[in-house]
Amino acid sequence: MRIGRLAAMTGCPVETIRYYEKIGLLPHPMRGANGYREYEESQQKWLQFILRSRALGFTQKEVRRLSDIAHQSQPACGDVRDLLIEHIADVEEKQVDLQRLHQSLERLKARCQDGTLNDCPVIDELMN
Amino acid sequence: MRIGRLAAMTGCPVETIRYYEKIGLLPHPMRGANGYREYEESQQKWLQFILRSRALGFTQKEVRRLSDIAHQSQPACGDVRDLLIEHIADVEEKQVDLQRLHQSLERLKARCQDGTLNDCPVIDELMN
DNA sequence: CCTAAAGCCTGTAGTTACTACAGAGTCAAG
DNA sequence: CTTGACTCTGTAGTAACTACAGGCTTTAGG
Repeated sequence: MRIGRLAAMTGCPVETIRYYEKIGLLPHPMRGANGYREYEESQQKWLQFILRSRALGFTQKEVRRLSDIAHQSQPACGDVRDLLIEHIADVEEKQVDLQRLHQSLERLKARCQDGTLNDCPVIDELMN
Repeated sequence: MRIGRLAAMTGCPVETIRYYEKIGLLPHPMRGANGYREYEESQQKWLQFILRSRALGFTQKEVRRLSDIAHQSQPACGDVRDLLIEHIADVEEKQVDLQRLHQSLERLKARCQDGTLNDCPVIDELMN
């Protein structure tokens, strides 16, 4: 399977696949006589693993850790669980941040009334 | 006031102040005979405006727009309100995304039980 | 069989919003 | 008068890609 087909099957852009290879997230595939990358099914799974992990918000560093664990002969499930719990905590923190942000923005918007005031209270508040 | 003092007063790193100047978010300050930047109070307010807007999650582009509006002779409050509403929608979208993410992660974690399973269900799910 | 389009290659630069130097000049205190 | 803190410019690094440029190879149509 060549890179374009892999891209189509996974929904991952060609450039990103090459990028993952370059930074060592994805193993180097075989090369045909023409120099083209040739992928097997195992590498498609590997890529899918990366994509799903990324979709869950894991950073590249975390994906690397996850990937290392996943490709050991005896995957350490406890480690995965630790990473997962850590990551959930991160997400929860972000949720709290966004919550606070949302409140501030709403509070600010409320001061605007219908946007027809002469003096802009939003700018006022940001400035002073 | 020199850059270090401004940095201390606003809590913004020196490098970031210079950076904001370089990209045109902050106006060029006067320069002393030694070439050092000399800030006045109005520029401190300007910087604070930027910092507060950033803290509210506005991008540089949005801050630029906000800033343009804020420094007009007749600030267009309606425009600010529009930007605000747009931004609130963005934040809400992110909140929904995070919510979904959190659910997925929790669901995944639940499959782990106490992390003592032999076969890691998390890796399994990410891979297949 | 030939050609044109599509696909692939490498390598580099751009994106966002900063942060971190390197190397050099300047200023204040002891 | 020297040492340490401050400032200057300019460049490079960060995350996580995306977008070319310039040049091969393959494939489908006529």
